[in-house]
Amino acid sequence: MDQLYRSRSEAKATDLPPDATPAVRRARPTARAENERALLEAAEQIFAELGFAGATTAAIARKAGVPKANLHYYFATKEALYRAVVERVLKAWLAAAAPFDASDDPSEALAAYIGAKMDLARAMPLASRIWSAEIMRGAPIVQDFLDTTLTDWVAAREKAVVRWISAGKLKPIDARVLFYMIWATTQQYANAAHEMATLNGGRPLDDAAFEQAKRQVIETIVGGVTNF
Amino acid sequence: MDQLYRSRSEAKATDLPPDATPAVRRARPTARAENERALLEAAEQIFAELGFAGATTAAIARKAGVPKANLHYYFATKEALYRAVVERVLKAWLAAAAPFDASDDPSEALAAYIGAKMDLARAMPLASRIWSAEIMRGAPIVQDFLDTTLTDWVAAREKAVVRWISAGKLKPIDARVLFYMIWATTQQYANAAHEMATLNGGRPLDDAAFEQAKRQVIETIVGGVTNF
DNA sequence: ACGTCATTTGACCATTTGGTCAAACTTATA
DNA sequence: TATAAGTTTGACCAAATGGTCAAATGACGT
Repeated sequence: MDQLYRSRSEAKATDLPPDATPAVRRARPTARAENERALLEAAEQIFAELGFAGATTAAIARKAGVPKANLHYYFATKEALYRAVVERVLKAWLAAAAPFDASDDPSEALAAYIGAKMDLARAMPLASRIWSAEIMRGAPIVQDFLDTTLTDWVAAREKAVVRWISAGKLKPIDARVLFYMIWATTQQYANAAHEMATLNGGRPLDDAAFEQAKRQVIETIVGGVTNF
Repeated sequence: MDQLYRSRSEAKATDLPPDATPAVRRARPTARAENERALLEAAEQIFAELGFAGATTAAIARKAGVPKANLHYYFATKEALYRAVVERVLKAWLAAAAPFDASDDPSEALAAYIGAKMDLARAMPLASRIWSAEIMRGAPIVQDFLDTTLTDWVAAREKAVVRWISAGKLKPIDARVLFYMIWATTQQYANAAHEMATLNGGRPLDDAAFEQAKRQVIETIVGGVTNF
């Protein structure tokens, strides 16, 4: 799972040591691990809030509690740091995609998938927002992922959809239209959380409201493609 | 229609002359009108591509074909220019919301509304993307619109939805969940156009594919909330 | 022709930003 | 304890950026 895709630009220089660490040089793993964690966490917040261009390495370093020069010790460039953040999101995205294959019944599979994506948006709103922003910008960093892993993922699931339709278990629908609807609808609960809060009297959706939304989204989409 | 909302921060200084122009000072309206148009168009492109922070006034001026100092003659600050762009989007958004009231039949109303929003995303992808980005950032510029016009719009339509549900014309669903689904799904065709193109063999959706998507989105959502 | 007002533009500036560097410091091992 | 490797950090820098300004130019009514 550590070779999701290979970025088109420079082979990432921020990788951990090439392979299994020689067991000898494992000296003081604390500093590196902890600093990278803090920096990635801070970066996620700042990037989500201000976007790639709006984020400054100084702000990220400050939020992480380290001097800016230290940030550049661990991540050579702002783009490398951004790339690292996006790669974490990528893993979460793929993990949340797995439930699609949980069942061969379309209602179950779709419900599981939509539910997982809703939960992802709820649990990792910052990461989700960064992902959307990246896609919206034309995927400057994850283009290669779109070309390979995502294309394959969609192609494979498209077959399942076609099979379901042939078997009369699903209304005829273009698989991609269905996926786009699912992606958009679930992402919305991360992307538009602020708008939702405003329309909710200024308060963010509480767990009950979110769970109800999840149910209704599932019912509507699943019902929309299965009720004959 | 020229008083959509009033921004919270500084009363916009980029307004056209306060009222009906005194008819005398209407001298040479050409330069101002044409320059503002070119600047707004260029700004829309750059803002959509790079976001607010990533956009530079130099790049916008260059694309508009005027010196940077001239840009600042017409729009005092980058934010004022951005605000002007966002206000244009706002009008388009509201115009596309009108079809919701075209019918008192939920299937018809929703189909008209979704269709209009899909068309908007297709016809003005840049503007649509800017709108999404603005919402995603927490609506720094249009917060006041969310608080007033949008809140009212939703409240009013929420009543229609409740009425439809009471009349047994609609499955029970939270009106806002429905709106969020519609907004997200339709926006997707502007926001994720690049992703869609990638999954479409690198070619953007052609008109036929888009029209099919529109039909299927309408069928799925409308079917999802009306089929019993 | 003249005065007035809108417009244009090159030159300029203070600030911010991503990134560098070298010196200091820490830790673990030989 | 000497040495090497990893880590920390303040100082620094070149480039980019939003914005300013004053002088020049153009247009128009009188």
